[in-house]
Amino acid sequence: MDQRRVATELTQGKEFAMQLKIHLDNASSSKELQHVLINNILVSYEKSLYLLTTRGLNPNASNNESCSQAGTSITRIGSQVSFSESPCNEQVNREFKDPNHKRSSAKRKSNMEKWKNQVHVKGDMGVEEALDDGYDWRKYGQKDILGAKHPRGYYRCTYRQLQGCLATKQVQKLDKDPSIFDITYLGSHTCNPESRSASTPQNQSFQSFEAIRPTSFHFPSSSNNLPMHDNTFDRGVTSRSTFSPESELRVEKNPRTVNSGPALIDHVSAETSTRSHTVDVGFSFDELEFANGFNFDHSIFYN
DNA sequence: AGTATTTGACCATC
DNA sequence: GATGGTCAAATACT
Repeated sequence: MDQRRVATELTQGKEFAMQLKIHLDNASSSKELQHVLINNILVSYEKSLYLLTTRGLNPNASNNESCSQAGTSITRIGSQVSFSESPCNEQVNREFKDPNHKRSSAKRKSNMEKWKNQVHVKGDMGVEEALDDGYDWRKYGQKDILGAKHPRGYYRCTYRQLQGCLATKQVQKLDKDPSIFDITYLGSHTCNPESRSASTPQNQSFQSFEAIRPTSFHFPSSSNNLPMHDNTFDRGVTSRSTFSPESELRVEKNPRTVNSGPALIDHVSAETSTRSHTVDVGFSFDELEFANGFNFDHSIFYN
């Protein structure tokens, strides 16, 4: 199945490149959008390379395997992607199991793998689908950040309890452009799709993530004259997460929603609470167990 | 009733 | 003391 994922990633990368080409020819195209597209192209290649080099297209490749190859399995592309050493998940798991670690701090997490993604939104699709990266997240906090107009939302993997998955992410709107979301991922997922499906009764109808994973990826048309096939995403599933003016970010995931289609899609998108238009980019770290230490610093794009 | 989200409080770090 | 990250009780939702 990884082979198919590689093909999907490369196809996405090609789509992003096509969009970028159009935007580059368009004098009125925003720089930020171009950066987001470049970012997504790079990520698509990173994911493909990761699948090829680290996992070797081996569907049985495990997280431990990634751990043993920490910092060495991803080929650096250009100067935009940086990698750093980081501890194996074993360390993270020890922390999880240790009752004395009831409260983890930002400092302790600093050793976890960390990478960022910025999602530019222009979509009329629900916010629920928007920040969906293929994983099930549960919001556990929100905080006003000094100097930031919008609060930061804190999410952890839904399967933290069941599988001890310590992956977390932080989502925050950019001050300068509320249609762009800064997403910081901390730690890689140690849960896996199969187990996830089996872990919760409501997910038992999903025997295989790959079976429902869309193979084609249609970009919706938008005001940016993107080369879209149609106005829909070819996806059979959806999760729900919505932004509301009151809470800024609200993620809804309930058994019924999951039952009608889990959050196992192949892109990230978002929408603002005040505008409603179609997403123009997609990206996710879905199913991507980056080697520990992978640090994708997108800030370089926004100097 | 079970599950997810909200939000004030707590804790670690700087 | 200020700040960011997390906890957990209260609340909302399905």
